[in-house]
Amino acid sequence: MPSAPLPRSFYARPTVEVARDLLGKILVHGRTAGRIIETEAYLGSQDEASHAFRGPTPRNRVMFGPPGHAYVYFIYGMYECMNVVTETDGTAGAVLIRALEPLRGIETMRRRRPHAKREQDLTSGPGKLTIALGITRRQNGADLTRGPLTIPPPDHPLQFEIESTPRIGIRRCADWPLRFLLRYP
DNA sequence: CAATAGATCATCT
DNA sequence: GATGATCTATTGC
Repeated sequence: MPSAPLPRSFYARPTVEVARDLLGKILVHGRTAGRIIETEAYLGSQDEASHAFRGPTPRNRVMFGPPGHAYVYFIYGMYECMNVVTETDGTAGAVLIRALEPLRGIETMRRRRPHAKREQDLTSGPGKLTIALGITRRQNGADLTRGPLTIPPPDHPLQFEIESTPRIGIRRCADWPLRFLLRYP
């Protein structure tokens, strides 16, 4: 009996708390799944690096909506990145899923990313993991508390530490330590 | 090893 | 017209 998806109350909290607590949880899409090992927090009106900084637009509107939904956007003409919407309805906030440890459906992932050499390279970046799990803009706005795209906790508790560093690939607020990594003891 | 160029397009200026 | 919450292959030490 697999674990139930995290409830909406998990996401209806400050973005940094959610970003740290997502480490170790399982991202499931269809028959593929991976353990979340790297996240980044993107705040709302105070965070110049956030898509939500200049207010709602057609692209970022789900960041302003209810928590526990997916915000998937297209970047660099090629890639899609998946976020989890946080905070209460009406307040922008999201956590970018930056890396996973492949757990299930690894053959499917290999088929989708035939150039990945090592197994961990299948999902070792925000653009890679969406390809490996088959996540696209069609999942933008998807409810993470039910449906094919969910985030259950692990079946067995896991011992790990959390490392925090500056976020990657941004220019504004480049020194804020809002990137979180799962480190095994 | 590290550094960099090219791919390619939605969004914003 | 430029930029970007990226990835990969290639070039250069």
